[in-house]
Amino acid sequence: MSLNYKIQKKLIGKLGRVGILETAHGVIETPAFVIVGTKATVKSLNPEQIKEAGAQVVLANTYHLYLQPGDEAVKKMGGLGKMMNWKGPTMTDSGGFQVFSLGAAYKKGISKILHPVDPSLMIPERFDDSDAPRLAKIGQDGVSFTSHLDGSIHYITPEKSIQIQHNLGADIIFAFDECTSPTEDLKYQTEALDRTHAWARRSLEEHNKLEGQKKHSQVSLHLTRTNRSENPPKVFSDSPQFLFGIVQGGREESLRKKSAKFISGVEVDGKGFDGFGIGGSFAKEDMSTAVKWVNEILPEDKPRHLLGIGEPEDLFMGIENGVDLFDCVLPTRLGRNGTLYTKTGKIHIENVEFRLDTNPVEFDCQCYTCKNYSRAYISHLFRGKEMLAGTLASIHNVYFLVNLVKQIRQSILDDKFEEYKKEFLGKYKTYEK
RNA sequence: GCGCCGGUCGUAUAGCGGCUAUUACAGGAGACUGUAAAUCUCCCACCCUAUGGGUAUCGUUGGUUCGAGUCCAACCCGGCGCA
Repeated sequence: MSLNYKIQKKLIGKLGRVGILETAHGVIETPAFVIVGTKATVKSLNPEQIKEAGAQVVLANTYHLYLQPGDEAVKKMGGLGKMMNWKGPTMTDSGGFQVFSLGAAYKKGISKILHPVDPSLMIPERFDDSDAPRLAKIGQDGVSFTSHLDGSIHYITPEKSIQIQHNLGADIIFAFDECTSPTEDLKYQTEALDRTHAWARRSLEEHNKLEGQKKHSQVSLHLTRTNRSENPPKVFSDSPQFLFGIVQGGREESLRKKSAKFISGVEVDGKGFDGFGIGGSFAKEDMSTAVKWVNEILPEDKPRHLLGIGEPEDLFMGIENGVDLFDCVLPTRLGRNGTLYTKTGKIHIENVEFRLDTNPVEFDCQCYTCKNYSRAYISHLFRGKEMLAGTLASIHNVYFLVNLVKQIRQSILDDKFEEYKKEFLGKYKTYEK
């Protein structure tokens, strides 16, 4: 069984395209902004609110759900989507990002995007900080994690990650990879890439094996059903799952291209990946070139997901360079922390200028928050530390980014991508200082 | 009127003779990109030629001391009790 992805229209002269991706739990119109729900919940939003904000698909996290409540528990509750009452498509990240965030980046203030203000981190040669405290340590064939919840040790291999993801039961799952820090030197990036490639093959192997078993179990379920028709078995977590391989390689052109070739070419028993993730922690200026290098090589007929990326300017960049899926924590994290997206840039709703501002966050925004509440009220909720603050702010931010990608998609269908890009980015002020 | 207790940043506090007056909240601003995040950082007496420098300040005024928010006295204000 292969993942059904159809291209509807291409962006002339660029790598961009508009398409449709079919999963067992519904269709994803691409390009699409995937909403992050790490622990099987989009923080502060219930599924009705996620849907009303326009989100099509939710991405949860393998490592976090493995630790709590445990993948077996999720399976027992009917799988990720059933458990969290999200009826649409779901995805799970493999835990590869935690190799970075709990490893090399642990307690260092380094994150997914390396800002140009801290060039001190871009030292030419990798300093030896293997003694630095970290919760993830890379071993020969997997990663040793120290649980941030109770200090227990867990060794995650590619096979283990895939097994967990099959128990979680998301429609689209990811190969176990190592997200590297942009501060690593070429030697380390090369070693890490070899590791990620070896892990990709092993992930694929395990996935193919488990998918094969699943078909058998579906047949047997079917047989049972004919015998005892009054109690149909739950087949939810037995729906087909599709595996995306992840391209890494840091900022190095040769490594990125090598990775794109390897990941798109690797096969186990004649079967390769159903789609691709593009991973890594970037310096902002490296991102567009890296995406372009990779997407020029990846097969056109399979979907591509730019992992963890999310600012408006990044979405335009990604889409015109052939990205179909984005996911990012920004709308919900910024929302909870009082920052709201507007067409002219981000605002801090707690700032004194909004305290008595009875306008909506944005006049022409169709989200639930903007249709019903004022800036002053939301500012008040944040100042009062009320729970509804994060909810209303997240609803707006999710709507803003999801809708932005939908608008970009429509602009491609209408042959107006360049105009729309120019119009939007002309008004939108990214933060500069 | 007498007695007791107390007056430290907007508020609440720490401080018990030793040099930079603590902490929290409130207030002001910022950060956040496959979520260890409803989190974190900075500012919050005044002045300046502002990655630094200067001057203040613990109700008021005196006093003791090398040195006082801290000890003493008087006064002012508040609370409680007794008349």
